[in-house]
Amino acid sequence: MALTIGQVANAADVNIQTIRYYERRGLFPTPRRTPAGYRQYADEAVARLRFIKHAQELGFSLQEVQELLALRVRHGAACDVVERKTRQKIEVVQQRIRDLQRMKRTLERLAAACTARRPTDDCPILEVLEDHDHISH
Amino acid sequence: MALTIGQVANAADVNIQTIRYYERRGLFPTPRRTPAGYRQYADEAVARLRFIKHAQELGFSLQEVQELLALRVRHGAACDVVERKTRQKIEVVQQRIRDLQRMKRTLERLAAACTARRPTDDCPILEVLEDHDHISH
DNA sequence: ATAGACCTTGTACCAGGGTATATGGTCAAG
DNA sequence: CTTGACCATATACCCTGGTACAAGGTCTAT
Repeated sequence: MALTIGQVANAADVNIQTIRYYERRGLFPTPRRTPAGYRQYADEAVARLRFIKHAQELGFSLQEVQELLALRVRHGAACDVVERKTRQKIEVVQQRIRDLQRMKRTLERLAAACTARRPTDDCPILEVLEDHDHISH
Repeated sequence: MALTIGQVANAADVNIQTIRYYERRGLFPTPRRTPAGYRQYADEAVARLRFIKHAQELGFSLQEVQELLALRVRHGAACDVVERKTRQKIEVVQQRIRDLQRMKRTLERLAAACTARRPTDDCPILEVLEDHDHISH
């Protein structure tokens, strides 16, 4: 049931060094060790790695990923804190979605202009993208 | 009408060094120079910088931004190439949006569990996020 | 008991995306 | 005609997120 670091790395398709790096960074809990000092992981570790990688692809920094991972629902006390943090994250994600949608619309307009092949000889993306200038952040 | 590098940097709120760096990287065309060697920019340069910054925030690398900027509608010939690349970018953006929406829903579930005071005691975000494991890329 | 594949720590290096600093030229105002 | 705010190049440094390498311990199979 316990996995070695190599097995975890392999299953999640990341470098062994990366796992140790995450451990140093605090994204990974320090695992139990065998008497010989080998790290021992549960299957959960693989899911955690995949989650980290996935969140990174979505543009979250390791710091942000760490905060995401810290969100857990536990008994009473810290519950409202967690909820507040979670809702903040939702806002961040929502804003990112909006920005990407705007970017997508812009790209679509570009593609459309291209299809219509107006011989507007000198029509750089820049012109099409002009409304990126007044994006709210 | 011609702007100095400092004016451009100021207007787009980036470091002067960054503009020169982009020039070296090929993201910025080499500008005309005054007899004294000062770079001269048109207003367009500011829009270009803002576009770069924005695209970066959306998770595009400078390499990708460069590709985006290279997508220009020129006289006929390259037009379908441009369109194809643009549609590829749209696909990437679309997938990213879908993934973020999934993440958002997950976070919303987490927040809801929190509100309901359903203290799923030892429920790390990983469990909640289980469906991240089989995302298609 | 020895090879080979694994694990350990430590240190060093890499790429991407800048930012800072040193040294010197330019230009407008007083 | 000098001072301050700009510009130029060149070089060095910074942070993030890893990856590689060295020196050595462990474990399994033969």
